[in-house]
Amino acid sequence: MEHLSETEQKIYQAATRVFIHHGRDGARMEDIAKEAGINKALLHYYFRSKEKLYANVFEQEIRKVVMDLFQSINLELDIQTFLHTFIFTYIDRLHQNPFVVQFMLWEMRSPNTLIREIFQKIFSDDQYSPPQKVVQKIQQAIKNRKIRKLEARHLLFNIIGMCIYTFIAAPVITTLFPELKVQDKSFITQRKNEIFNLIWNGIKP
Amino acid sequence: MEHLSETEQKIYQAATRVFIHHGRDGARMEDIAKEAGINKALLHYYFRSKEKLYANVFEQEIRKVVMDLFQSINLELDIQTFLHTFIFTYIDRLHQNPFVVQFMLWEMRSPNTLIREIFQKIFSDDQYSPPQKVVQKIQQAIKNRKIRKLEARHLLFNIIGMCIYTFIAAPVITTLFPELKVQDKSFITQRKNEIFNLIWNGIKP
DNA sequence: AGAATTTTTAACCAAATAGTTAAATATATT
DNA sequence: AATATATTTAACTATTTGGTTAAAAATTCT
Repeated sequence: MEHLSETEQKIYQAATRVFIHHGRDGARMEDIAKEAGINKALLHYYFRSKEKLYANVFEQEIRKVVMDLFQSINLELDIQTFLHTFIFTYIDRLHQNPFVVQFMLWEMRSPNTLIREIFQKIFSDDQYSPPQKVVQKIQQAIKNRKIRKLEARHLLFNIIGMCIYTFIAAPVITTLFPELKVQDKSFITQRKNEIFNLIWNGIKP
Repeated sequence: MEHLSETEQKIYQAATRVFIHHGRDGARMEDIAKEAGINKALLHYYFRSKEKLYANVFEQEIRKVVMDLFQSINLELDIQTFLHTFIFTYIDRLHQNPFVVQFMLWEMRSPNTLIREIFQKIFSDDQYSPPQKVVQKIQQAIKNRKIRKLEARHLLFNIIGMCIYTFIAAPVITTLFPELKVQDKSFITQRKNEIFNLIWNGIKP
């Protein structure tokens, strides 16, 4: 993203927080302005409209989602270490930005063609196609009989589903199991271990 | 729910569709009225306010979520059949009402005390505490050495996470893997099998 | 049949919210 | 120093949206 002025960056960061926490429909331009510590008119001076600001934020956050996946992949590792590294790193990165995935999934529900185009553009960039890389790594491991025969894409969905559930369902888990501290590092560490153990025990030859 | 007039039922059903697809903030009273085929003033005549209508809908939908879990549990089965039945039935029920879980998780994010109270009231009813029943069943199986030692609650989170990911991430899966028909029965059947196989292989002694 | 009550509607109001504007201020350029 | 441009603001406008109302119509009751 090209150089932004300090005010633009403040707006961008405030908008990101408000959009992620409230969704597009729940976000108020007045709230974004207050969060940024500026007059509301400046939002339109720099970004023209709520829709443009939102599209801007959505695109940057999708890039972060892709980067989180990308940074969790190390194709040089053997499959067991690969999956271990992927799960542990991915959950760590989700933990640092726990609301963005749910924001993305929620916004992707709407028949907003702009959002769909942004998403497709970012994920279809061949350099940034982490889901495909993970699927290919799994398929290769199956071919080399390092793991049992299975549908690679479904394994990917299963891994991602378990990892993100931790953060998406945090309010529900907290209500049903108040003794579990979903924000604590120990809970997160246990999640990682339970997920990896289930995965590895479930697919090893 | 006590007897409703035909108009009230039409309003309720329309409101459910609009709230579930758009969320509370994205739902418009005018849209609900149009969907119900009535004048907007009737919404207020019967339900007093958007907030009351929303709370009513949220409560009924949470009851459905609880019922879906409840109907997927059969404690008389051995652990392997229990998990198989739970996963297959739960996914079937999610498939029939694929948007409600994401609606619930999204709305549970907001610091809306009314929503939290509704949720807690429904899930804490001892008769309807499906998550606890699943956890207890798993703990008993561990104790009886029917499955390996693990944290029962985390296994529950893993199962639920994989099942609901199918529907929550449908727009994303469709974009990344267009050849996968996420609405097709064959995809759903494969999801069930892959999830169960991963689970059982991952926890059997 | 007439009265009472309930249901429904078109029209309207009040509040919320995105967006705009004229002017002031700050910064950059000549 | 003067001018041009960029940034910022208070105040405002336009539109959206939840909610209200008076009256008509339908239904129920006596």
